[in-house]
Amino acid sequence: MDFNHKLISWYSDKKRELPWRETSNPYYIWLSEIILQQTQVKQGLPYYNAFITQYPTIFDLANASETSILKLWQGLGYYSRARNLHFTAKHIVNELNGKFPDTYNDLLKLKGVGDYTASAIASIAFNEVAAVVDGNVYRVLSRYFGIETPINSTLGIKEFKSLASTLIDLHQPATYNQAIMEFGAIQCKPKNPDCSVCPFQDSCVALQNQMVDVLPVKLKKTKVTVKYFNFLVFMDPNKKTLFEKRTKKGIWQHLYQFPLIESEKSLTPEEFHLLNFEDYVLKQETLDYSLYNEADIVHKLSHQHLHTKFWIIDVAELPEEAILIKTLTKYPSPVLISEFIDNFSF
DNA sequence: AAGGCGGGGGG
DNA sequence: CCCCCAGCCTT
Repeated sequence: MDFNHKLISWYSDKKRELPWRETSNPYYIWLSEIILQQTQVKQGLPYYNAFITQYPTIFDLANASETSILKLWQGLGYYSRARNLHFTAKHIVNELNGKFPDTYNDLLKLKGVGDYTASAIASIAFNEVAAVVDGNVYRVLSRYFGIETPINSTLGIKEFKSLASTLIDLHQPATYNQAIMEFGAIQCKPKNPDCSVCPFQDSCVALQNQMVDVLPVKLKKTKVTVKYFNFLVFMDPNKKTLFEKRTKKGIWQHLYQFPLIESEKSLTPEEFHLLNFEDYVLKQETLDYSLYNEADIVHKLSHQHLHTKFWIIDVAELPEEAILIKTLTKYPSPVLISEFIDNFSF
């Protein structure tokens, strides 16, 4: 029995039942693939269900506001996925007459759709022979064939895509693609896979050369930078506060937060007192403030560690754009902020 | 070619 | 503490 047949046999026996496997609607397939980019099934599943409930068709998604889509996406991370999701829904509805692109080449033109996602939608929704290469596929192929080329090098990306394209089952590309990814997720796991129950024990190069734990090879790690965030939680007598949309390029674009002052180090109350708040409130002799968290809250992103302090500031008057504190949770915000809102007793 | 972009979970 | 996850975009 060859690689394909063993793999698909394993899949028909062990696969999980997942909602996006019960449909061939390209809108649902696309939605699931965007949600699952760099995201485990367990984490993405509730978001998928929420999205198809709130936006049953691509027209519903196209007609929604970006803010409401980001709110539903809140907590999932990589928020450009949600912004591109909205952009592409509008594009398909308004420019493509609501007809979902149905080939790899046309899917690849969509914003937020790269080689992997175009291949996944083309094969799963339209049965096109297009090989997917995700983190699971890299791992399965590098181990099974004993390939030591770094998976994130230019050569490795080409090499694994090429190999995957020679392996894909020409008669059932949808099943084959999902099978190899599921196999990587459930059996050929990153850490401590149970090779004693693997159907490829007698043919896996990595297993026979005791290289399972060193494959796949991956180049370098991202260096982490440390930042110091001071969030200004204003409170006025009308139970209002300031909450702003992040418009600049970096993290959390288009999400909302309390006014932020970044500092070179963690500030003491004395140092904080010397800051200038004239951007937010009228100059006052005495500013009545307190510190929510004595020790920094350290919020860890992939390549930034955010040492954070929340400063509670009572003021007599706030600018026009202040919003009611009880409406804070209607806005999409980073987990760091939403957890503060949930925990602080306003 | 390299770096930026989240948050959760596992070992 | 580290690495990984149904990757993509920008520079």
